[in-house]
Amino acid sequence: MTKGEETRQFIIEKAAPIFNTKGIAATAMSDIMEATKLSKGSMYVHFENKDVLACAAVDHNMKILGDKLLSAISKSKTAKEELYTYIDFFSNAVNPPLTGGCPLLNFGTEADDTNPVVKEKINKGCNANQQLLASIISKGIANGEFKPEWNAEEFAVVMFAMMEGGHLISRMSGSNDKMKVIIKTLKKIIEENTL
Amino acid sequence: MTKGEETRQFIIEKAAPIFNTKGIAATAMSDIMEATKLSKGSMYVHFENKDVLACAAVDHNMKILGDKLLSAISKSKTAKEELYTYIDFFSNAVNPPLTGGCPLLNFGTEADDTNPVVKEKINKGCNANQQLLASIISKGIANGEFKPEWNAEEFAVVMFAMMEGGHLISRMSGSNDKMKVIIKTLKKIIEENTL
DNA sequence: CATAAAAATGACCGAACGGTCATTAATAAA
DNA sequence: TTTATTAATGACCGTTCGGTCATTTTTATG
Repeated sequence: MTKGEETRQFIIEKAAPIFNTKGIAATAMSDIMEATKLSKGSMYVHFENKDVLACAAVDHNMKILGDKLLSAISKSKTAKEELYTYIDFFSNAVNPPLTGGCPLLNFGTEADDTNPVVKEKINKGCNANQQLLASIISKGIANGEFKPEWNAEEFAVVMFAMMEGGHLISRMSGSNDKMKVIIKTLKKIIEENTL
Repeated sequence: MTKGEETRQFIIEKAAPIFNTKGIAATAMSDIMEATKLSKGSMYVHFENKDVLACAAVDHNMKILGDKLLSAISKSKTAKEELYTYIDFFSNAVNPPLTGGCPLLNFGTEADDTNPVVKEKINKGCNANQQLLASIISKGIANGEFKPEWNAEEFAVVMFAMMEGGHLISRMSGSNDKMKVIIKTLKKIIEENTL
């Protein structure tokens, strides 16, 4: 990695949590300058404008979170364990695995009517999550862990929606109490579909 | 209502959908000036600063949506019908009942780490929705519509989370398809708890 | 109709914004 | 070690931001 590539990566890593916390519009280039202790000119050597940096930060946030999630899931042995790991991974919305909380929720709502590029990134992230869940369930059905009649795709949609909704509720209330209700409900459904 | 109160209300009504669509940080006072065809000085006669206007817009968005929702629900006869009406009311996230989509989702994620005043407003809005759902279920249990063992508070949390999560998914994808899955699942659960 | 109060105006302000660029410093290859 | 390339700097630019205020216009009351 050249010096330039290193600096570019360094800026992204410092910028990502700021964008995820304050939002794209509310984050100024001066915020990134302060966090990186780099000059303004240096920022524009590596990113042609704020939008490009914001997009890179969105990508980075999703990648970091995805990597952490997959790493946690990979330690699980059974499909049921994998679902439980997914749930537990996102169980603490007050102190979330990624600074600023869920980037799909944060960037998705901001980009919705204003930034089609970011919006599509988030859409892909949502789909990736649902596909991951659906594939785990399908695998569990195939190896005899889960009931064959369980609809993997439909439950994946429902589960993902419940986790995101629960995340919102918990962030607003500053408490994980209601997330616990959601987790309990999800685990009960998984249990009911376990053979 | 005096002329001043009328103008103040007029500004709020014009500003509310803009804030709900673009977000608070990304909405400039000049946007409101353009929408109202009023001068900048006039805005500051009625609102001491942008934050106060934004708060008023948040309140207005929640009130309008709440009023519409309660009006729809009031036309229902049974508790089950009321739950169905709630679901159907929010079923079209691509063309939502409020311009810009769900204000709880929009303002909640933006205010989370930046605006404690708005955050608390949204938290109250979330709780109000859950309490409405819980009270409908409790009423249905009391009048023999629903199974007595149905946990009203817990299902209210789950249902609200699913609707918000479904809203996010649908907005990102630009399609109501996955919201339909969520609605189907919710209605099935309601059916299972109907006597 | 006179007049005091309230509302509306738009020029103006300083600050902060995103972005540029000539210059300097550091890097890496010959 | 020389030298061409790349990275980093910070002063500077035009624009837009939220907000102010003296002035004018409109409203409402006696």
